[in-house]
Amino acid sequence: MAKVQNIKGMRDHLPPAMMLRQHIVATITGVCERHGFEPLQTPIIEYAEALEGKLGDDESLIYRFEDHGGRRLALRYDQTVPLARVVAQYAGQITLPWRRYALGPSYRGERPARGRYREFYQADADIVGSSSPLADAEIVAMLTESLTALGFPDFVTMLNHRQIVGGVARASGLDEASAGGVYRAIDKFDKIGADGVRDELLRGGVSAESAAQILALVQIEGPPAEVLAALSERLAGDERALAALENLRAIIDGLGQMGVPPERYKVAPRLARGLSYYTGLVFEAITPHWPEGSLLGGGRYDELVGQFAGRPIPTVGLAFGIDRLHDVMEELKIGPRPATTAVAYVTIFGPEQMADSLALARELRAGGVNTLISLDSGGLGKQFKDADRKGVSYALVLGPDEIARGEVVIKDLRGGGQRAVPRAEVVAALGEA
RNA sequence: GUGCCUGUAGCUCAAUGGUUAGAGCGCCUGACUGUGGCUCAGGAGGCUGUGGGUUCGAAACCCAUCAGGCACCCCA
Repeated sequence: MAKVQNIKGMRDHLPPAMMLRQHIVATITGVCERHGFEPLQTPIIEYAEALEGKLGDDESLIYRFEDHGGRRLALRYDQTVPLARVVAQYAGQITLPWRRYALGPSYRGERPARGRYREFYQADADIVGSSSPLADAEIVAMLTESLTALGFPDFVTMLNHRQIVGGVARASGLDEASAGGVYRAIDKFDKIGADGVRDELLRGGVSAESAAQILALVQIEGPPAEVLAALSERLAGDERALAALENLRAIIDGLGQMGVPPERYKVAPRLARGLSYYTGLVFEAITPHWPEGSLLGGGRYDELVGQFAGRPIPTVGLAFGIDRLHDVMEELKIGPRPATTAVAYVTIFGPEQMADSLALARELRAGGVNTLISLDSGGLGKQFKDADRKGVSYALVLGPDEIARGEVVIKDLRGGGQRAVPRAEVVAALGEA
C-alpha cells in the first residue's frame, strides 16, 4: 500500500485553514484590482534554463527534472522569472507600463521551518516598465493597505535602496565583489546585534576601521528625512549613493501623498535582502510578533525582466507569502475564522416535509444564503447536533405546524433561542443576522 | 545542505527495561418519538512513525529511515 503521507515541506490545507487562506487571497487581490492590477497565471513548470542564472547562489534550491522527452524542466522558484518571460514573449500584446498580479504556488528545496515550506503560495504584484518613484511608492502603499485590511496591528515596512547599501560598502573601501558578504552581515543586524555583525565582517576580511564605519552608517535611525540627511552627509562623495538617496526621497514623498501613514514605514540602512537581482528600492514588512523574519518583501529590479526581452525594462514589485501571512495570523488570532461555509442548515422534519424543506433551501440559495440541507430525517435533535458541530449558525425547521401557518422557525445555534418568521421573510431575516 | 531536539488513540499528553500501553478532550450509542450545547450511563478507537538490532523481556537502549520543531544558511 502506498504511504499515507504528504511530501516533506508540502502541506494539505484542510477546510478551516483553507477558509482563512481564501480570505487572505481575496483581501490581497481586492487591493490589487482596486489599483487596476491585472491577473496573470503561468504554468508551474518552466524550462530549467529560464530559471538558471538569475538567483545567484541558491540555484541548488530549484526543483529540476526531465520530462518524457528528455527536456530539462524546473518548478518555478518564484513568480518573478515567469513574469519576465511573459513580458518578453508577449511584448506585442502588453502595453507598458503594465500592472499585473499573479497568485499561485512556487517551489524551493529548502529545509522547512515555521512559516517556510517547499511548496508555498505567493501573491505577486509588479509594475513593469516604469522607473518612476511613484511606481515604487504605489507598491509600498498596496502592501500597507493589504496588511491593514488583513488586520495586522503593528507592522512596519523598512525601506532601503541597493545603491545606498552599495555606498555603505564603497565608503568603507570595499569593491563590489566583497560587498555581498557585507550585505549578508548587515542584514542580520536585528538578529545578532552590532557586535555580531562586527565579528562577521571581521571574519569576512573587512578591516576593523571599515567595520566600524559600516556599523555607524547602518545604525542611523529616526524619521525618514533625518535618516536621509545623515546618510547624504556620510556618503557625500558617492554619486550613485546620492542619486539613490534622492530616489528614496522621491518615493517617500509619494508615500506621503498617497496617504500611507508615517508610522507604517521607515528608512533602514541596514536592510539588504538576499536576492541578487534587486537594483533599486528594497523593502521588507516586519512585525514584532514574527521574530523569524519578514512578513513579505520586494523591491526594484531593473535588469531581470530585460534579460529575456533583450532590453532594460525597469520593474518594481513585491511578493506576499500567503503561507507566512497565514501562520502569523493564526498565531496572532486575527482575521475571520468561520467554522464552515454554510450559514443556514435546513432540517428535514420527516418524509412528508422533505419537498418543502428542499424548496426552502433552494429559495435561500437563490437569495444568496449559503445553505446546508440535512441528509437525515431521523429526528430534529440529531439534525440540530449535526448543524451545531458543523459550526452552522442557524438551523431552520419546517414541520407540519410551520407549514400550516406559512412560517419557518429559525433557531439560533450560537446565541440560543428561536423565532418563527413568515416564509417570505426568511432570506431577509438571515441576511440581517 | 550541516548540527541539536522530538515522534505513543482523531487532538493534548502519561506510562523505573517487566502483566492486557492509560487519562483528559473529541467521536459513536442511549437517557431525549418537535430541539443541539449541560449532565449521566455505556461503547468504539493503538503492530507506541517505519525497518532492523541489543535483551529472557523494548514505547523506553542502539543503528538506519521517514516526518515535525529549533539553530545555521537563506528567504515569502
